[in-house]
Amino acid sequence: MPELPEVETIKNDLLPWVKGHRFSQVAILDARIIARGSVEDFCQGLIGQTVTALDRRGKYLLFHLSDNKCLIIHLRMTGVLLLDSGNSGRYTRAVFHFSNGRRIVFNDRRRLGLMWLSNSADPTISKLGPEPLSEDFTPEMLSKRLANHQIPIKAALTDQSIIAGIGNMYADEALFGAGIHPLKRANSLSSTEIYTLFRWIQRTLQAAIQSQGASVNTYLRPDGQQGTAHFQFRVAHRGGEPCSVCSTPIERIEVRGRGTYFCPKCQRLG
DNA sequence: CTTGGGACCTGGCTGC
DNA sequence: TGCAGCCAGGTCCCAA
Repeated sequence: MPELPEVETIKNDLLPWVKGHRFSQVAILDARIIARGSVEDFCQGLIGQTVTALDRRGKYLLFHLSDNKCLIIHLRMTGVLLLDSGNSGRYTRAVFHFSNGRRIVFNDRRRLGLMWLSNSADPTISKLGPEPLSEDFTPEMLSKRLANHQIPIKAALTDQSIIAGIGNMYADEALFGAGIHPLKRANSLSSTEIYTLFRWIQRTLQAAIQSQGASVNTYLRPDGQQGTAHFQFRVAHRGGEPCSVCSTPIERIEVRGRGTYFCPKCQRLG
């Protein structure tokens, strides 16, 4: 399930293969993958365009094009982008051919992934909260953005309009590192807790990027390799296992309909 | 405005 | 061995 570190890894891996190269052909095998506009307009708008830059915003991948338009891709749960994959598989939804002979295959088992052609001021992208690893993201900014929300902190961290890029796994990991209970109200954190959480958000995401993402489900890097970030997980998907700090069994609860893992001793509510 | 719940999607797992 | 039913979670939509 691609979150910020996974999309960042994909961006870094794809960059040398697409930057400066031209889309020569585009095949859409499942029309549902196109979120806006027609399949025909999508293909026509892409063919002949050169990729001038590759970027990431939250969990979105942005291919900047020579006509100042932008190809936006979201992989959702099970989407993968594979370089030079062999034959199109059962789950192939789209294939991008480039002028250098390379191709990118978009596979997606659950058909939740989406893409569309936009300009640089896309409404979906502009609604996103700040990038947690950017230089202007500060504990003060985090505090301000949490201030008018009394939802559980776990839900606030995965709300893309509050902070961009954090999903279910990394929210659990950051909260464990900071020793904060996932059900604690977002606007009830002390300034010390805010600062600690800020540090752990950055540390967790940076460590996961170093490990090229977490392959807990179907995530693969464009060359087909797995990431290794999940080996460092201390609570995510570790229900019942002993806490690495205090040996208390990791608990699983549901927060806003999402599986949430935490240590009931290291992360107290009261 | 915020909040919470449901919908979407489908392979894999569990239990009978 | 077959199969029903549940689970995974990112995002959108709608009602309160």
